[in-house]
Order: sequence, then structure tokens, then C-alpha cells
Amino acid sequence: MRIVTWNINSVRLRADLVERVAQWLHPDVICLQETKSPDEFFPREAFERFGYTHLAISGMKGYNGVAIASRYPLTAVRNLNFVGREDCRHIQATVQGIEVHNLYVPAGGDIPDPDENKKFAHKLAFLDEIAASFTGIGRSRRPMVLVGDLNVAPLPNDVWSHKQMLKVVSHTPIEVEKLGAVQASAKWVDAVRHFVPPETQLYSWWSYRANDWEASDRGRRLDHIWVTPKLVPSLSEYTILREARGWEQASDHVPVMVEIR
DNA sequence: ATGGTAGTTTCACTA
Repeated sequence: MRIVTWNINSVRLRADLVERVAQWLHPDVICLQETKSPDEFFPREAFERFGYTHLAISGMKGYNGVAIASRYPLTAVRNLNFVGREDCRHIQATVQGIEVHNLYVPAGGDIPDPDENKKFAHKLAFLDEIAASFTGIGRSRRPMVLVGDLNVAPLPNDVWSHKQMLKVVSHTPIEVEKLGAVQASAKWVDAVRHFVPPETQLYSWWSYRANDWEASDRGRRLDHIWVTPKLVPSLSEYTILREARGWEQASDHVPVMVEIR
């Protein structure tokens, strides 16, 4: 099974780019974040045309929104809400016996201080609640995959400059610590770092604000695929589709793919 | 320290 995660930054604007992702990566399951569309306006026809006839979607007007599109049937579809908000940041479904969780963690604003910045406080609380929701359920359950825009780049080589990013939201020690607690909650294994050693820089997001994203290459790895331990021996391939950042009308995030044999 | 771009909810908000 090939599973892709992609922050698409408006599914209505970029539905056609899903076909290009399908042609490059041949995924069986595509998990999207920031769809920015109420469910009744989700471009179902486009996904069906590309072969993704099974959809689990949770969207709202203008903000957030997550979706799982699959070539195989989706069962046990469920949304979870965190920090008391119904803001379409989680959807889960079971596909081919694997429980897939798709998450869009709050970005957290600009100031990395929960007292000064409510968005940062929300992000930290959100991470705490995800960790709590998975604690203790890793074992004795069906295999699980967690994907999404987690809005944290945990390793020093998940950002273009560890030193310059330590006080920038997405790479602060408190966020890295809390993401680490999420990862420990179900013994999640970072499936991309399973293939790529921590000495190698890896990014999945480049700001729209750079003059030349490719030349400056000030990226961050915000988009992740994690698997439960029993799936690790089955990990067979990964791709971070850097090319997609250069497409016309690109998202600022690129698709990340892992294959599980 | 500043401002840069993109998307949708638009002369404002989120990222």
C-alpha cells in the first residue's frame, strides 16, 4: 500500500494537481490537509476520475479541513476533535486492515510563547491531547499509520538552520518535546527517517515568501508519516516529491509518500 | 528588525 500525505492548501483550487501526484507516486491512499472546503463543495468527481472512489472528508468554510481519498474501501470513518473545537483537523479510516489517522496540527502563530500568543497555546494543548488520545493503544491493536501536516520539524536537519530556527515556531524545544510525547504515545516510528539518516537534511515545505524557494532552500520538514512498530519491517520505499514545489500554482507543501509491502 | 506571498472568510484573517 502506497500512502501519500499532502497539505494541498485548497482542494478546490488544486484538484487537478492530485492527478499529477497520482501519476508520479501511484498512491493507493491520499491524505490531504488544508482542503479549505465545506464537504458539500468537495470536488468528488475529480477524485473519482483519477481512481480515488472512496472518500472520507471533514471540511469547513475557509480554514483547515482534512480528507482521505482511497482506491480501496474505507471503513470505521471517524473524526476526533481536540481542545474543545470542531475545526476539522483530524479524520481516520481503516483501509486494507490499517487504521489511518490524518492530522492537521495548528500552525501556532508567530510568537513562541503560550502566554503572549493564544495560537501557540492552542498548538501545545493540541499536541498534549493527541498524545493522550493514543497513549496505551499502540499494542494489541490493528496496525496504524499516522500522517499529516504536524507543523513541527523535530530534528536539527528537518530545518535549513537549526540554530536560527530554535526560536521560530515549528522548531522550538517545547514543540519538539511535545511532538516527541505524541510519537512515544503509541510507539510511532518515523517512516521517512527509517530510510534517511538524521545527518541528511529533509524538507517538505518552503515558504511562499521567498524570492526563489529553490535557490534559498530554506525549507522545513513539517509533513510526516508514522507507523506502528509491527509495520516497520514492511516499509519498502519513500518519496518526498520536491518537484511538486516547482509546479505552476504549487502548494507550499509537497507530497510525502511511503510504501508498505 | 522588517517584510516578503498565497488562499479564502476579504480592505481581514490564517498560514
